[in-house]
Amino acid sequence: MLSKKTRYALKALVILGKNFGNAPMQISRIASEEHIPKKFLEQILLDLRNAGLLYSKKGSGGGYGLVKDPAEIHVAQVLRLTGGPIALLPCVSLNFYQKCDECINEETCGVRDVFLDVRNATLKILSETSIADIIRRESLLTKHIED
Amino acid sequence: MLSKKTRYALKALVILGKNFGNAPMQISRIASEEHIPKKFLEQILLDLRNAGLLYSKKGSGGGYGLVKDPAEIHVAQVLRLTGGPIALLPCVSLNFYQKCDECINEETCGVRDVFLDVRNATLKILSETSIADIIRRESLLTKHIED
DNA sequence: TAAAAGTCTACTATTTCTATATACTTTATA
DNA sequence: TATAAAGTATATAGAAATAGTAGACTTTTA
Repeated sequence: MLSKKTRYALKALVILGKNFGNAPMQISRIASEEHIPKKFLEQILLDLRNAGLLYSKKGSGGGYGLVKDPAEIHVAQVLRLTGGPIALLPCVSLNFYQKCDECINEETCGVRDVFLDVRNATLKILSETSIADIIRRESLLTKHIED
Repeated sequence: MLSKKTRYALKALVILGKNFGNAPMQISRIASEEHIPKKFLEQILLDLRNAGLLYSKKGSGGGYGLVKDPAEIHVAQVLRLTGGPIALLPCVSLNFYQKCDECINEETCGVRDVFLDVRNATLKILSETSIADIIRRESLLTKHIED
């Protein structure tokens, strides 16, 4: 399961993606629009900024904005930045690899082999899907419901 | 990430799958062969038994065995039994569904829509893969290394 | 210079996970 | 029939991760 941190990060990036090109948006506005605890969101946005995904502007009229086009930010990247491993087993994680301490021989582990396939399938989707794609999906879903 | 409980359950089912058709196998043997804490494994096997996956035999010469052919036990089923949700978001989980409390409109949530795709891809693999498949993969991997 | 807004660090509470402990029941067999 | 082997059941403890809060500080604009 994704952590709240990761979920909040994605939500924030989506709303910032919709705002891309405009003046920066305040934490408090994002927090209230997306129902995210403000102090928690502060930390998350700071992380995303330090990772180079967001720029920030202090003082009156300040806030946060995307550095890059939403089409160039992928979900897989966000998961990694917010500490959410994509793999379901530590031994098949590319970025958070850890040996399973109970495992006798990783090379021949059938369980691992299955979850390698799962990771590859997941990673394919998440690395091909951008914040812009999420925004596009939202508008498609909204239209569908209006029909 | 899968819990240790789920990982241990899969490991135990694989070793019991290899033993299918023979006399039941003792917890202590499974524990020592797979490097799983014995008392923890007891609980897990009991769960799997209560779920109808295993039979048990008490007393001397007793132990655990698979009720069904390993080809009829699928990884997805094991994950569910051991409390491991397959979905990465509670709102896209079939068996552990929970509303995301920060979410405004689930129907039009783009993040959810992406993770629905991920869940479907994952579920496809895990519901098509059986314990027998895992055993088959292990022998293929072992052969490969011997070459 | 005051208010708005982000920065930074520390702390706490809660929950979940992992593992262990203890007492009990059933079964085989010497 | 006594004993040892083996599973059953429940409770509890310890550890780690997660989620959220607090407070003091800095920068910027008007």
